[in-house]
Amino acid sequence: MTSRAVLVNTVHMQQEAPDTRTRLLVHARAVYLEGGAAHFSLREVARRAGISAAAVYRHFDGKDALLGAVCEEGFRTFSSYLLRALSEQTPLARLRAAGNYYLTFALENEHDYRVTFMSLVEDLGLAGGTPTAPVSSPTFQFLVDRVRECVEARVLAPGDPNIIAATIWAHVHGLASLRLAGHMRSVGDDEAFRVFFRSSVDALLHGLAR
Amino acid sequence: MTSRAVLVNTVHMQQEAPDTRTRLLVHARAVYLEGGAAHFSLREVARRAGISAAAVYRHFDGKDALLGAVCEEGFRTFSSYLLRALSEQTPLARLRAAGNYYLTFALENEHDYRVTFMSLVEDLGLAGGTPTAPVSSPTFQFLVDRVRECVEARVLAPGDPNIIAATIWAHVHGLASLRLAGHMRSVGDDEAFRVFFRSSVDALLHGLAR
DNA sequence: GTCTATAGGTGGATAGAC
DNA sequence: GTCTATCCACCTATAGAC
Repeated sequence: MTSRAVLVNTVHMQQEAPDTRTRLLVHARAVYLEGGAAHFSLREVARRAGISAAAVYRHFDGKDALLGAVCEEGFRTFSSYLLRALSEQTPLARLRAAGNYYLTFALENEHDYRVTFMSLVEDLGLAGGTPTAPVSSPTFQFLVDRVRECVEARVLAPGDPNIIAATIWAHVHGLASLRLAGHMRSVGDDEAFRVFFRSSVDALLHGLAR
Repeated sequence: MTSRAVLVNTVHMQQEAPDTRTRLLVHARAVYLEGGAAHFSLREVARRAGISAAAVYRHFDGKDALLGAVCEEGFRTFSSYLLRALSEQTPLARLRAAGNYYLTFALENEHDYRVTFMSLVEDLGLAGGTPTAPVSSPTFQFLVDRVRECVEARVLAPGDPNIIAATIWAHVHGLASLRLAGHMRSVGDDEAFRVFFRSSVDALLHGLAR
């Protein structure tokens, strides 16, 4: 219904004060990052933005719409992490890099990761106006493509790229989510965990190679 | 503070009406299973048990203590699933069975699984009186033992059983949790997913075999 | 667009009578 | 032990004045 705001600031080169809708979005993201979706409160967002709770309804259809807008943002961020893997030179290097950037996203955007991949798909859909359908469709396809080129290059054994990709995704997600939940503290700090992560993924890829 | 109630019913062979504390626990579990920890409400539990919210405080120290008692129960249930794997005859069969029962527990006890392995460790600790410390310690040790005997039997390559077990756990958890979150619907129904699960785990074990 | 005021709901926890 | 009554906190959402 209201989607003009984001473009406004790019029209003039001048630095303008962000409009209320944008400010709401910024504070909404902050609230969301601090407490996750469960503790997300429209009133708290309004408080920080310096307006009344009622005024928020002029910019968003309600709490769910506001939260939905924030989630969309997190989803776009996730894609940007994955895409970095394309700068690698070989299919296998791109696949492994995708895994590493996946972990990087999870560690650097805990709440985003938590809501995107650790909550029920249904709880995400009912939020924004954009029907993101199967949450990971576009990004999962990215992984499928990385797998396919590995199969074609004979560095992975033949098989349905979708099935192989699902296996790899589960492994990578399992490591990342257990880490975020606090179940992998014994491994050490994030850097130590990254080392473990890489060797763990390599073990799986070795099993998938033949 | 009050831990006598559970034993009472075993003293007499007679069937007795469960005492209030036990009834609270039963209803608390129901509320918890329906909405998870996030929507867990002391008032709702009292409502179902047919007593006032205030009366609950005679049996538990408050909401967190009540929720904690429920979580402990779920944790014991989880252990009972894993232990079934011991009836298998070979180390490798026991390891694979442990994985399969792990998935069975997750599919049959969604909320329990969700709270035990998909929420922050901290959120669990502050609940009951029992300090369950590293949530999975005893059961993770079970997996470590299954791995160790596989290493000794030469069906897995040499290595630190704790590290290998963590890799396997992550893989199994990744599959289970993505399934519960709804990200693996394309695989089909639960039975189809079990098939995929087994082949996925086997691929990892193959990679860990050498 | 923003405000205040308000309606109506959730929840946790306590005091004091019985 | 259990109740009622109460207090307090939080929340979503709407109505109507400015």
